[in-house]
Amino acid sequence: MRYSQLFTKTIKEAPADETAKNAQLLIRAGYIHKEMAGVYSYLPLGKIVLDNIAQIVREEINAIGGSEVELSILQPKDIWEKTDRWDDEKVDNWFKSTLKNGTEVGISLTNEEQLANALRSFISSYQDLPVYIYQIQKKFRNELRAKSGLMRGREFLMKDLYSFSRSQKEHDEFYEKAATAYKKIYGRLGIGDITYRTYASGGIFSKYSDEFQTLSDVGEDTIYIDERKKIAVNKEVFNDEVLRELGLKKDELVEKPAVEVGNIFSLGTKYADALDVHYMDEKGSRNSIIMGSYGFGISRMMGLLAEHFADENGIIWPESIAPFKVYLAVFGADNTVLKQAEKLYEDLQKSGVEVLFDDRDVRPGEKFADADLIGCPHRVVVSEKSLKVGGVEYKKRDFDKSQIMKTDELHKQLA
RNA sequence: CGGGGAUUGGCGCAGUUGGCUAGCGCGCGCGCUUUGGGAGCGCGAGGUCGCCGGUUCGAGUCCGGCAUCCCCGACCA
Repeated sequence: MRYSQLFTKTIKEAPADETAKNAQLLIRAGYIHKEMAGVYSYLPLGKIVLDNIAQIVREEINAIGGSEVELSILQPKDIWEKTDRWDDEKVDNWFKSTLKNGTEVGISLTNEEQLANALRSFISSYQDLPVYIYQIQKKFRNELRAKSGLMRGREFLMKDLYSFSRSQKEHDEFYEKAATAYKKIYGRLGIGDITYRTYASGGIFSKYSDEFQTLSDVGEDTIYIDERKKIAVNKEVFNDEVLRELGLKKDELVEKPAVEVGNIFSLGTKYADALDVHYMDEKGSRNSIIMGSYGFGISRMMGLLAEHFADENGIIWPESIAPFKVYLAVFGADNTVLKQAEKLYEDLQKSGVEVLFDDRDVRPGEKFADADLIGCPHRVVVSEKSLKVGGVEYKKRDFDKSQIMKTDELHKQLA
């Protein structure tokens, strides 16, 4: 993409109404636009990053048998009444609206009811199960207090997966598979080393749920980590009895702030039973369906990554999710130089390298500053100076020094 | 929802005990000079000072109410 075609513009000073680093960086670099507290629009660069994160999640969930769907955002009230989650006393962060004819509808904040209910049309036999259904879609939650930029919004992008199993054993096996898939995702996003599977409060059907917590100073959660075992316990369930049960020793644990970047739950038969969805087994008797839900905040992850992968000059995206692999700048308005840059831009694209080509007629300093702020992992400069010494100038975003390369060498470097 | 802070051109800010035509920096447009880490000079465009009401000869400034934003706390099935 050509920089000159970008809809956005970088700004030097962070807006005064944001104090969260992730929001400041993403707004300054032109990734997002704030609409109101806790609600952001994604601009061209931001949309690409969001899609890149979603794609990694999609690939790993598909790999464990997930089927992607897109559920409606408007939801009927009656299914929520069946599970007793419609009342504002029970769930206080609903957005609700009313149709012209007076019918109340809910605006999607999660989808257990909806999906379990839809299952009735398609699941009747043990031969139809298990199924693993997920979507990557906006969620709306009427948070009392949105905060920390993308970390806690009222509208956010989430991957939500729901498993429907025939037995506890079948459920448990998938649950572990999902946990493994999550680990792979964090690895691909570059935060595998600071993300911990964490015991958290479970609910009715299991003592614990599993959260994935990434260490971060902006985290809302406090976790206790056992570095040797690579697991952690959320403060909300932290006590002597729990530690004994989990075989953890208090003096081996380290307390750290963390961000919840995933949460997997066993839901037992509560939802399917409440919505009266069952399956027939081999012997012809009706059985309950066991559910699990597996959340992953895509937009929150974008905020976390921007916050984590950054220095004083801007963002440093991991290659796996960067909007473009390369920031290519051309200096000066000399025709020969411009032609060389254009050619390099085309050649790189032909070989499948995503390039943001800064074709603006602005001074070098501004291009350097924008390159750092936007944070593509590789920077290439074509200039009279570089051509004179035989090539182009290459620098990794997180390196101090650049080097001169011939273009074929550069192609190899970026391959 | 409790507490604290804020709201003045697109962005960041100043504006004294109420007083002339509301300023500055960035950004934007034009011109000239520049051209390797957000250039310099000049000219210029752009603001019903968050909204409603009140006090006053006169309100960005004082008073009341409301809205919005940020932070702390509570909340986060």
